[in-house]
Amino acid sequence: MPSAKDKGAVNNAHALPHPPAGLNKKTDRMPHFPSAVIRRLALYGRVLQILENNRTEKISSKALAEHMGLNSAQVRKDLAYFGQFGVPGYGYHVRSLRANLKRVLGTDRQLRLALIGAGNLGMALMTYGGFSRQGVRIVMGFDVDRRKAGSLRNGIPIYHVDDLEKRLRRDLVDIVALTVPSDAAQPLADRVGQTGVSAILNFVPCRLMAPPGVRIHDVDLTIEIECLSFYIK
Amino acid sequence: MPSAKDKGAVNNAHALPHPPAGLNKKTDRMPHFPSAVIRRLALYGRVLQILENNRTEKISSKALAEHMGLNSAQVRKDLAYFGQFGVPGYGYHVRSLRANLKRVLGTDRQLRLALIGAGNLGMALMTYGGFSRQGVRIVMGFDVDRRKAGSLRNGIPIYHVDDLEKRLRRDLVDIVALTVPSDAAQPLADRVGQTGVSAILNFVPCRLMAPPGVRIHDVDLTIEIECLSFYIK
DNA sequence: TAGATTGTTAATCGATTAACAATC
DNA sequence: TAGATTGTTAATCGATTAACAATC
Repeated sequence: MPSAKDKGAVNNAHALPHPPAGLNKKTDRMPHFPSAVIRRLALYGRVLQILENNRTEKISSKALAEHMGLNSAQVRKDLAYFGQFGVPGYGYHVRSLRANLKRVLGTDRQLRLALIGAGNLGMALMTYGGFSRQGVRIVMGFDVDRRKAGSLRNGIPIYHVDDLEKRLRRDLVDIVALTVPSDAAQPLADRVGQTGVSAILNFVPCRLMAPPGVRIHDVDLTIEIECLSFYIK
Repeated sequence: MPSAKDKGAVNNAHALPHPPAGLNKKTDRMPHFPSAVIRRLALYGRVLQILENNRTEKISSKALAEHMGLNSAQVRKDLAYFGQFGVPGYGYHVRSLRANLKRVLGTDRQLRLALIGAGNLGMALMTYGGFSRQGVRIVMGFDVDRRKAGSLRNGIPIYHVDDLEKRLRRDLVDIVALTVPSDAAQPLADRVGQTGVSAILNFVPCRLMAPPGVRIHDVDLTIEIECLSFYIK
């Protein structure tokens, strides 16, 4: 019997990534939905939006699957996780399916987002229109630069990061997007954890420890680039 | 063009005892590697970089797995896809494993990237330092606005999009990042397909048809937001 | 009704994890 | 040598796909 002694030869530096914190797998009391299914739900939504714009009234799982490059059984199964949205012999009513998916994803209500870090990427996101189309409203930005504090960008107020907790709480922010230098990310994530914010969209290329009750979602361009690099070798 | 068409030969002294797993696919030509494995490779690289900065010389699959929140067998299996990088009874030499992974991913050479669309996101990416750290050099930008053409941004020349094909070919661009309005995306992707560019990093929230020989990689913020929305309901 | 298509169960496929001989 | 840890095969787990009774 291999008595694998847990003997970390690594001196644990503070900057090291870490196993994902907290709730995972089946320890959740909530039913677990594969994250791939959730992502496909969002993608179905995009196809349905186009169909609705085209005045298409109904669609079969087979046709929807073809639009997405999937198997029709997978489409039916994905949708059946969340309800019986189809009609046998008919298919799915585009408009109602779309509305149902919005409800399931929670994109039928508005989310309030704050940006921490008003550098280039942060500023770009403030003027980026794509969020508002998905029901996300950027309600404020933060920066360490006192010259930026007090100004507006695209109508969005920028505050000094000293006021972070106060402002996030007062304006009931749901999501924070982190666009700061790597060193600053973890302390800011910890502070965000004190405020009732539910999720962090992390653009910083480092792994963050999630404060309790906060979901962290990484958007890591450098990792994407590295994957691309492999395939174009 | 990156002439490096060479097989990913294992620079380890040991010969591969077996062809890498995944060979028995429909196309016997190139072995197929799960994209999840490729992504983890990039993430291992990040952990190894930190370890190397900390002067850590060796690491076991178990310790590496813990840093990533994975199973140690998975780490060994992921690495073994591409060669025998470890030493039984010892583990992996951090520096050489990191070098090997860079070679496998192709991040040991410089990639040349052009940005199409010098709007907010495009401009932000031009000043974003994260790419250069991963060996990606942004060599030019394009825009439809003739006032932007001819100018520099962060030392990067911006050309008019009329010159797209000419410039991409002349400067041997490897990757194009698309940060344009949705309507413009597909025609531009088609034009890019004529130039020898190997990959498109698509920031536009719509599904593009890949021109032959071009790999498209979507970075879709609105989909990310919708997934987040589901979990914070 | 006859044809079409759903929701769901069973079969298949692929990816993760456990186990262990090889070996440093 | 004795202990540790690899690479690899076998077992398990989960996700995709096929099949089909239900039903509009």
